[in-house]
Amino acid sequence: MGGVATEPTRTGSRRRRPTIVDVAAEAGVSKSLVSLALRGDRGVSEATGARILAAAQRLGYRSNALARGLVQGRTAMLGVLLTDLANPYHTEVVTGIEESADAEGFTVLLAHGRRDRSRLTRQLESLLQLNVDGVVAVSSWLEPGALADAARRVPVVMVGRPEEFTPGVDTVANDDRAGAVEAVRYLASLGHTRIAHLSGSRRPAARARREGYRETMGDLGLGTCTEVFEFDGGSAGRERAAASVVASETTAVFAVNDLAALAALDGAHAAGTPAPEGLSVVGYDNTSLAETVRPRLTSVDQPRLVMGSLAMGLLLERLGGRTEDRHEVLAPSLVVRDSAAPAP
Amino acid sequence: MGGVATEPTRTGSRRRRPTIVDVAAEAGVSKSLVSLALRGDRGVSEATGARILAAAQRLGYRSNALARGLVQGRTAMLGVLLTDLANPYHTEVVTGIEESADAEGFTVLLAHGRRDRSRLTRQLESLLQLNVDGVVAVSSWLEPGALADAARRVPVVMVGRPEEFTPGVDTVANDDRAGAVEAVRYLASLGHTRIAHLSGSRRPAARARREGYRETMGDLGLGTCTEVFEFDGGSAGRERAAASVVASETTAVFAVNDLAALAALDGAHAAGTPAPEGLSVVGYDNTSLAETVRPRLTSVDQPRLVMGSLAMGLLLERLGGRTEDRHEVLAPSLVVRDSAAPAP
DNA sequence: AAACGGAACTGGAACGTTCCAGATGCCGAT
DNA sequence: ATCGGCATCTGGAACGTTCCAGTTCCGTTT
Repeated sequence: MGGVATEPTRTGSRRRRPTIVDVAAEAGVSKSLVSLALRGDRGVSEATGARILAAAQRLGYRSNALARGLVQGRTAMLGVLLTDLANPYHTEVVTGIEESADAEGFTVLLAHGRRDRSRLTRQLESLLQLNVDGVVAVSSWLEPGALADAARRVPVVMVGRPEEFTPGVDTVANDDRAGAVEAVRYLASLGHTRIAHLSGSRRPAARARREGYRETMGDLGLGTCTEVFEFDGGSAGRERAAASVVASETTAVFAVNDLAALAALDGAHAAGTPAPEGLSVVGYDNTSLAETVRPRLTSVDQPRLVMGSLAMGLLLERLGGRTEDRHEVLAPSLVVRDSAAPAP
Repeated sequence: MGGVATEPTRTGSRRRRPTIVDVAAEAGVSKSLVSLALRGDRGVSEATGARILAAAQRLGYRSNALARGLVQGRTAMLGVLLTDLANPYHTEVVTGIEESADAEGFTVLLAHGRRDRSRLTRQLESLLQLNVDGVVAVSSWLEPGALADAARRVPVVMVGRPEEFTPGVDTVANDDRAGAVEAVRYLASLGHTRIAHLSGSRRPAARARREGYRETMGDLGLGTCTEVFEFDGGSAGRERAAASVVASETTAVFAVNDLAALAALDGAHAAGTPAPEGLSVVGYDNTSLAETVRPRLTSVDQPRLVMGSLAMGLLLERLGGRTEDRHEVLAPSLVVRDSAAPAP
């Protein structure tokens, strides 16, 4: 009956997308009723509902999320912003967020900053223009101004440890200091005293780990053995610093992350004193690297899936009306593998 | 002047989002002119343009992509569908797509299937409901029906080698057979004759690599040494198969991908005959694993960034009106590192 | 017979843009 | 004075939904 329905399907060229009005005409009812039927409202009689569904099927009708979002003022979409797709730590947090979002009926839109701060900001802007109902930033990198601005419009949760808190933005982070304490105490328990720290960047997370290291060395009466090897820049700086560690009289090293730990493993191997006997190494983040590398890396694990779903939970609370800021800190845990051995 | 502007900013609670009409009132012009001014139309006098921009700034105006998309019928958004965020091969292709999309002024929306075929289909559906202008599937996994349906509405490009081609869907893939040929010839050039193949899955890509292996062994007169070790399931199967390879009299192995190659490296190490002297290994995909692992893995590289931008190019051609299907195949190249040595 | 109530359905107004067909005002040419 | 043409600006109609306030119909109660 409907004009559109009988139009032949031309493969290769694209037809006009059928609307709710087309379906209404095809089923011989009003557009309002089609809307109700497709959303499963029970004010629609069974027979009519079936007829409408069949008509929609026949026309290949697909609802238009733009129109719906426009009229409803909400979109059931969540924006997730991440710095770097190549970082398994980030992607695993994202997976945690997605699982919870799915369960709550939200569609997740991922936006990727590709390690570029201004691009990250632009992506955030795109998400806001799309009227997402909330934003989770898996990145402590965002321009605080942009973040504060976003928080004025929709709930925003950051996963990570920012330079400083932005009013209106909840955060979820792991306790970097506690993780460092655990790593150092573990090495000490193996009999090591000359425990060095391999550290990069002055970002808050790295700073907290370094402080945890320093503090624990002091607490253990190893204050005089405290030795921090700093690096900056990319892999070159990391490798140079790792080489210095190996050349020193250190027997164990706590690295700021798994990549730095890997550099230490390689350095020790190259020097003919391979880990774990030649050098005990502990990393941080427990990325997939830790399982991959030989010897498998002992590393401090952040509960990423939990962090993701916690972020989602905070967001829902905000949508529910909470206005005071919350900053959740989760306890990390050491995953022991093969990269550390008792001191000689 | 405008009512909305003088309303106090209540931190913690969210204000109504200002619209183009609010800006128009604030600047004392019509909404049409605001629209023109914000889009940089030059039919707007400089003075008025500046006034409008200032008013928009003052109100914190942000355009509504839903409304724009609805009226324009196009959204300048591209949907990118990927199977698995944890797969560095996929994420690097995505990065290639994003770079080209950026350059063309498209916003990329990433949707993540999390290794679940039906979720992947739902994500595709969400993207279509959002009226994206095109879809790139970085996954050869999608239900062909859903894909064909999508292609009827918008241009669709798949990166990967599907079971079979879907009409209306362009594809970009690497030449798996050629990659296998190169890997085997390289091992043969090192003097190896007993070259085994470690293979998993019956997916098209794996099949093509296996065929390339078989064929080349024949061409080199090594047909009698042809030996394929199959595995299936997860890492357990892979490791068992790798152990068989190591236990055999093989001196070299071409693995179907880097993970399988890693299993071979580990197996050789465990057997006291570490690579490369104890066993020469070549992988496929040149993932970040290849650089990470010791010895660093020689592996066949797919030009991922190029594949991404090629996919974007095909999409633009479709948008430009092309209707016949295209299937691009790119040449892979061997990246030589340290995991293969001359035959004993 | 009238009144009521509920189930099933409808028409029009929103939502915030862009697009289109004008309207307005000004300047120089006739 | 009138006209044409240009630059600048405006009002209303779309876009495809949902929402709201009704309307219709029918069976049941008074």
